[in-house]
Amino acid sequence: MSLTIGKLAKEANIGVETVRYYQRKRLIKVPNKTEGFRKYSEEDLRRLKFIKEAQKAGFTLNEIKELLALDTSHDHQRAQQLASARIKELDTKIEEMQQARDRLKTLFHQCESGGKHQPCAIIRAFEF
Amino acid sequence: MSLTIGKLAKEANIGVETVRYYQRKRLIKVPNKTEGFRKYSEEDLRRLKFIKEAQKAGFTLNEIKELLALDTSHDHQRAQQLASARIKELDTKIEEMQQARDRLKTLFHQCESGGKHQPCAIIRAFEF
DNA sequence: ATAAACTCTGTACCATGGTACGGAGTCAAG
DNA sequence: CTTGACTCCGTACCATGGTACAGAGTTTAT
Repeated sequence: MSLTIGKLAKEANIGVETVRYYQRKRLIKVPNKTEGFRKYSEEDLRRLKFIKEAQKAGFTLNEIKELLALDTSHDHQRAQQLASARIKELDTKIEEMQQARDRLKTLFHQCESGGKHQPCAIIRAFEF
Repeated sequence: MSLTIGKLAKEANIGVETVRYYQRKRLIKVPNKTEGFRKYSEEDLRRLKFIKEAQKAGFTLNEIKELLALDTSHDHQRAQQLASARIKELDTKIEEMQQARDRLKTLFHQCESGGKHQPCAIIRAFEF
């Protein structure tokens, strides 16, 4: 099965321009066109899906590029390094965001219950 | 007490250039200089700290600008709107990141226990 | 065989959140 | 009263992750 770039993009749920952007960034290869339009394979689609998944895990495109390169080299160590660095960063970010959320939630309720003409708790709160 | 931009930046733990950037973005005002260098107040410092705190809560600079404007207008409703939108976004992001982290952790251990010459679990995992 | 729809290529532009730099002016310590 | 550190101002540049668009070629449906 082979796809045009438009079909590929649609399957991957991204824009055509994004596919091209990834090509420019060398995250995916540009198939050589024999005639007419370039043909894309299932493999290309898998790569795009990989990229999306890895992005969800918070990897940057450059990290993802590296992960994709590791794919052939079987360099577990490097993959582990990247993964554990990411885990640490995620843990930190998650905690920060949880704190922020909890704080905002508290403020939200304070603001709700406060009278209309008092200073807003949400705003005041950041001014410690 | 009055500060030069350098002292102000240092107190706020940001760069001088960042202060100027916020001025350009109209998040903080540029004090009019009577003579020599511009003088910054505690109030300016509080604003910078506010910005940092609000950033931690995931607000963008534009949202923060709006929050700062609300400071004078006492518009609780709008502040609440912004806050609850942020809370929702944070909840979503947190969940995504938690999933990503848990997934990575699992993969990490799989990769660790797998033999050196098997395909790397971390990489394979994104290729469902 | 013609028109709509899509592709190719290059280049430009966007938002976000800064960072850097040059050439002037100013301030403070020795 | 000089020298070093800092400020001012404008402008340019950076990374990240895209998005847009023009002008050509190709494909496909009618």
